[in-house]
Amino acid sequence: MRAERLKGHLDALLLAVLAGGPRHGYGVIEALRTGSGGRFDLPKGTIYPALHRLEQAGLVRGTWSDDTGRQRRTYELTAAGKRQLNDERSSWREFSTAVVALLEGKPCPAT
Amino acid sequence: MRAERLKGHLDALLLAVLAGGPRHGYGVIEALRTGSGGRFDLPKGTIYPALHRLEQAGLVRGTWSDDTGRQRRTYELTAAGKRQLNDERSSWREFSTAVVALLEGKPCPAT
DNA sequence: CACCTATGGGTAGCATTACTACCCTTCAAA
DNA sequence: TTTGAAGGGTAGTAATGCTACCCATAGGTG
Repeated sequence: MRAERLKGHLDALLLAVLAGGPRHGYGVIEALRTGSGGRFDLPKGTIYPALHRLEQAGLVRGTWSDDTGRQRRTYELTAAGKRQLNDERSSWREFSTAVVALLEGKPCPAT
Repeated sequence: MRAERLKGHLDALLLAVLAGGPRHGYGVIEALRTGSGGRFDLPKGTIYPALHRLEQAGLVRGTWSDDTGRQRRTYELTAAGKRQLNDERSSWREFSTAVVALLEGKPCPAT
């Protein structure tokens, strides 16, 4: 999977994953991998800054938990994040429709 | 249409448009607009550098024409460009499949 | 004539964003 | 004791689309 394709879509995927319940960073990476059929195997250097961005934007809330004596940060969707996820879904559909029309549609001959 | 979504997919769209026959830059912009149902209305500052990239990569061949006394540059797919377009199409399908699985699929609950 | 608009090509610099390559800790198993 | 996985993090880089400009020609319209 060429990486650049992900640009601009990662936030939507993170929100979608967190819609399944709170997770910490490693869990998010795992959910992306399994949920995509192994197609997205993203490095931590991609996920953590992205989660921080989403938190900064108020779409996600992160809380430190210390259940096993180990510091781990758990992220969950905020109300704004859920709304954003809906927007992202319809935005994806529109984008996808346009791309498919151009990629798979019959060629429009030049004048 | 949020712009960042386009990142990493523009080259594929350009190749797809040029598969309909040679065009100059303005024609490419127009074809992207009409072919996408008005969803992609991309500025020249996006298209021209991208076409130059594709030319540099040997996927597209540009030739100056002077039919109406006006200098215009016409681009057409090379053989490598046609091959690349096929790759881009299957790559898009794979990417799209993965995104849809995550965005629309049933949430995978955290452990 | 002067001005505006569309067509047509181009570039410099900016902002965003994902990635590589690192640093750190804790814990279990070999 | 050492190795590996789990877990969190950052600095710097590369790619790339966009904004804001530059240029020219042509055809209308005030």
